[in-house]
Amino acid sequence: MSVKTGKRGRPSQLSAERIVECAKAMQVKTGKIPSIRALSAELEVDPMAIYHYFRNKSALLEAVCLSLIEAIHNPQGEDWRAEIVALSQSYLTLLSTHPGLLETLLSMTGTGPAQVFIERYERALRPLVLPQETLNQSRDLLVDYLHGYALAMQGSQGALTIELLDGPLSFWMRALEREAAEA
Amino acid sequence: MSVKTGKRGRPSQLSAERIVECAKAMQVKTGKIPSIRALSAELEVDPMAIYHYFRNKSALLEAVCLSLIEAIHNPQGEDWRAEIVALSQSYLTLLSTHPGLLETLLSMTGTGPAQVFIERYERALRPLVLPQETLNQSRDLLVDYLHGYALAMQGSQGALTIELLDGPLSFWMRALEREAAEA
DNA sequence: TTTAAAAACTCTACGGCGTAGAATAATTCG
DNA sequence: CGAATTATTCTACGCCGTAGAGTTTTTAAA
Repeated sequence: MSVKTGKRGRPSQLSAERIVECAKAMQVKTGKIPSIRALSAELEVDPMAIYHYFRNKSALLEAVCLSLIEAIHNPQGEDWRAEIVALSQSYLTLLSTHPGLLETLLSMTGTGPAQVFIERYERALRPLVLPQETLNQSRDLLVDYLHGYALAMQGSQGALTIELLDGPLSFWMRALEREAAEA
Repeated sequence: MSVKTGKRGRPSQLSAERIVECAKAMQVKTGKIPSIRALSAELEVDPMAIYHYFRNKSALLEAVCLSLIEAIHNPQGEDWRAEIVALSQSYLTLLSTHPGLLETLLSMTGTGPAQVFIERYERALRPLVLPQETLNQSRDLLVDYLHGYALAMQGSQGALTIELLDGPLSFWMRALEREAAEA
């Protein structure tokens, strides 16, 4: 945690980044979150060394989550459908590539991936004129749908694919479109 | 597991039902799934006794899930909106009353709560004339939304309520209504 | 009445987990 | 050289699920 960057003291072979990257790599490779012991073995270090950089395992997992944010599509254009599809797909890909992080992600209070998704969702829908309430309702529906589907994907190993997002998502977009047409 | 009901052998103080009921009660009380050790302590029995009735812990949790099915609303009427609301609310209540069972539930292949929800969903929407594809899309959207929201509820301890289901659900129902009007 | 079979349950133990707390190692500054 | 500072390791505790062998309690056959 509080790692001083001054030159005094024993030099470090480890770093928060190295730990996070290693944890991420192991998770992608094995499909599940590594134990602290397995992680430290991979880093060729004592398990307790991890705790010099992270308060506890949960703090480490939050750091992993934060490092994933950059993989979320950042909408810039005015084609809201295309942006929503790209946004949803990138988010779902992220979630399904890193199973087991969902709980951590949802318990994060600050600027986690979920929060970032919501911000970019709102940016993507800027071209649409809609009452705030409708915007909120559709947002909650979409966000929690994605979380739920990601959970289902990790439950039924491999049977579900990212492509199956398309159907429900197009239903959702039609709905939004009609709401906009009415306003 | 394979519990013979014949009269031979030592009589049993335990039963699969008693174990399941106790596990359920402890889970509702503490908000999390009990360990086998804690469960067996409550039952005043050796931990390994549980394994006479269940192959492993996961099988026990599946049994708990099965016992929850009866709490799911069973639509009989023709007012599809009312039925969907009741169905969704009962399902979400179930999920939020029994946190930690979501993963088990989603990994169940046979007739689990999720499967039953889907059957009753289809029954509820019988009055509506809709293409099968639309029916599937909206179903997946709703089911996974509910799972995602349940997960969010258990993540952010107590901050989210069942009432917050109303907004997204009404958006979803408006969408379905418009799809039906168009057909 | 003894005995064997059967069923229900207990005992002991293993290997895993997260992590607390004390000890040690390696560096820099006075 | 010694003291301070930082990084890392060592040892140990209390959880967890559960394998495998042993024990208790019953019924049915000999």
